Amino acid sequence: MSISQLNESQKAAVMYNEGPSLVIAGAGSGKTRVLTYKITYLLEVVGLKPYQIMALTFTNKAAREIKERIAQMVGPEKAQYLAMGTFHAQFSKLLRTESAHIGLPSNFTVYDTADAKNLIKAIVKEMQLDEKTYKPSVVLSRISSAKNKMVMPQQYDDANGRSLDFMMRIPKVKEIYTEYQRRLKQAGAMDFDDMLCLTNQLFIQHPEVLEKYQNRFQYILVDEYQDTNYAQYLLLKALAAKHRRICVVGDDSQSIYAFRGADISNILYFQKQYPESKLFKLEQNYRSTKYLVEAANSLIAHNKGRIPKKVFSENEIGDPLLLLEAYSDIEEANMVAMRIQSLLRNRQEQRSEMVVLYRINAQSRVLEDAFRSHGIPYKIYGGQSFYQRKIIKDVLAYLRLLVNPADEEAFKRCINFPARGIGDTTINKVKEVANTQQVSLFEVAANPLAFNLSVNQGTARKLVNFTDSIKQIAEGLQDKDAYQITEEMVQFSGIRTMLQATHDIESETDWQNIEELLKGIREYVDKRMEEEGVSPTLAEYLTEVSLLTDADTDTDDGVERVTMMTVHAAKGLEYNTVFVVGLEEDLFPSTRDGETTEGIEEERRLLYVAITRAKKRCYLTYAKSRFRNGKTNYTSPSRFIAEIDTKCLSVRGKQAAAYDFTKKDESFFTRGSYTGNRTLPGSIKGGLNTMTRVQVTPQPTAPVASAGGFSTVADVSVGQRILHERFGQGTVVHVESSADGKRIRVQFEHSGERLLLLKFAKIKLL
DNA sequence: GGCTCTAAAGTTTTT
DNA sequence: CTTTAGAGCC
Repeated sequence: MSISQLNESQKAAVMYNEGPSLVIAGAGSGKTRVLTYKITYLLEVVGLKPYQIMALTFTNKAAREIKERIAQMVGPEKAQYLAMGTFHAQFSKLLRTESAHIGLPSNFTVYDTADAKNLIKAIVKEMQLDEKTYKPSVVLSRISSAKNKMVMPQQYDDANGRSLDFMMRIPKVKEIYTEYQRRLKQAGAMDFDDMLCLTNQLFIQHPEVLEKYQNRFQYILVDEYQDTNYAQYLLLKALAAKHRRICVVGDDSQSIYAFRGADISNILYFQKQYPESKLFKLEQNYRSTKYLVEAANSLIAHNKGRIPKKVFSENEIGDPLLLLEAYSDIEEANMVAMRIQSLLRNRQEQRSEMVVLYRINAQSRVLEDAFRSHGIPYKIYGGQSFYQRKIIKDVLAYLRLLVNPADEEAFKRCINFPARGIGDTTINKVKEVANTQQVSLFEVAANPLAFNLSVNQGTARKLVNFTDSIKQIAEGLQDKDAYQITEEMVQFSGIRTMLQATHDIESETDWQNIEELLKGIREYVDKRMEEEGVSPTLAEYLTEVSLLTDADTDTDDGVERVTMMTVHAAKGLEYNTVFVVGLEEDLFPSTRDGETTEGIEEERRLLYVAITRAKKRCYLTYAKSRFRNGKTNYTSPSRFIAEIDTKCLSVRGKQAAAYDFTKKDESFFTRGSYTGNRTLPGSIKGGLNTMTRVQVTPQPTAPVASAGGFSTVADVSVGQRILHERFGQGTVVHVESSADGKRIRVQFEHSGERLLLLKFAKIKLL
């Protein structure tokens, strides 16, 4: 490992490992590099084992990238044992192993936001509350913010957020919250917030479990610490309490998730929390030109209460930001398209190095139109992901039901899809009995007589037929892999017949999507099989899918494309050329956040993030009128434009003033200044390789593995000590024959008990 | 119980 | 403008 590639402050941050440390990493200051080297250093110099290191990131993508880079330095066989991933992914894994302690089955399912809202909606209805007042999204956000603060239903009182409910005229949130939790439990399910919340509860109620993980994780690293919430803070506090070896990396200027419960005070008060902690500041920006860094600095200077730091660049001076004004959103989009074409024509830039950033997804539409008519290939991140599509959710609901029949939301989705004559009336009856008896809907539906369900014989038969077929497919879970099960299920459920019977375009695309899903599952299964010699369970697959984000799926069809996404989605990324569009009041900053100073500060940080994505060029645009919610509104330019140092901002070809970067190079503004805004030649239409929306295909995200002295073996016997390339050391406790050859059960020291197929398992005999 | 038509409402940002 | 939800009809 060549630590000489680091600068002094980076080096210091990497090499200090005796106690807690806070690394304040300015934008583009090589934060990922520090994390990568630090983990490598811990492995190679400090001598920690991979599984003793927990590294938490904000996105799956970040985890994967860092892991890959570490793998390049220490080899994949070590890198893959690292406990690395998002908070949610890591702690859901932990909860699956420890689920017995918290009264949940290990096959619990994860409710996504849509499931959670549906459940809330059902509860509101059952409680006979006004559905207009108690909007599921509002209630869920109240519950979510309570959970982020670790406030359980019993503690949910005036001091803990309930007074706000009264102000909002939704006083019954507490009751809904209580019932919501009961129903989740009844369904053997948890929502996103529970993954953190329940882990905290587990640690509080079972100190011995906490201790186990405290002992295991000798070192904890956290990326993007500025975006952690209180529940995450508590988890880290608990886990690090024993060794106090925790390193958090972040940038208070890039905290943009307060709306989701992120608490910037976590990073601001870290030093008070750990008085013995060391502070490291990474202030040199290696990414951007001087103009870009100065522009970003001048903007963020308007925020109060920041951790003092001075981000600077030793790169080229570059060009000032260019501000462009348009009459309408349509003209704005065309201006961006023309700028892009001009950059391409002049060979200044390639498409893959350009990105258009906007505040809200809805802004992408006009841009898409413009790009299409100009023949610019593009791709969009965000919006509806593959797994959110109705048909895919329906298919996944069946899979969930197979894994966990108690899953209420999955049950409600499946029971009458495809239509089998079981309507709302029946479902409500089933639900009522289930709730009074405190059992799952599935159980009631499977035994209508035993539960005295007041339905006629025909309906009872339909219910039992349905549950029977689910049970029957579920029997296959033992010896079939996720792919086979899904295929069988699509057939058995009647989904396939239903789609193929109708010959409209919708059914056609639905079927294509299902095939796409099947393909994704096949790849996921094969990959895991190849790497671990063990077929992943359906439950594992489902958890993985539920935690996937759009940012995690990246299709590469070889066509170079300009990228479009929200500013939030761009966090952590970099491009040569960045367009930030829609810099208008009530859009950026958004209406909702425009009312409070904290809101404005968050929006300002958001723009800071946007500008600092750029390596070479940044364009800021706004329109004087914008079409929104079916109406054209007149808009005024964002207040943030005026906050950027005029010396860094060029308006329509005229630079406002020369900028003195403290010395020398007087010639810098004679070059690189922008020419006027002349209209570019007409659009090139048709014939080019344009595309509307990149089809997001499911992508297995299992880590890349490779062998290192591991191989498959012909035979083993019970009691044999083995070393598995992923799971580490273990003892064979059982050997049996199956259709796929011999199957062995191994008790691993650090990975629990696993079932492996002998012909695939890459192991060493000890 | 299922389908179709009409009306209303909605647009941050995401694990 | 688009999408979803509800009412009413078959």
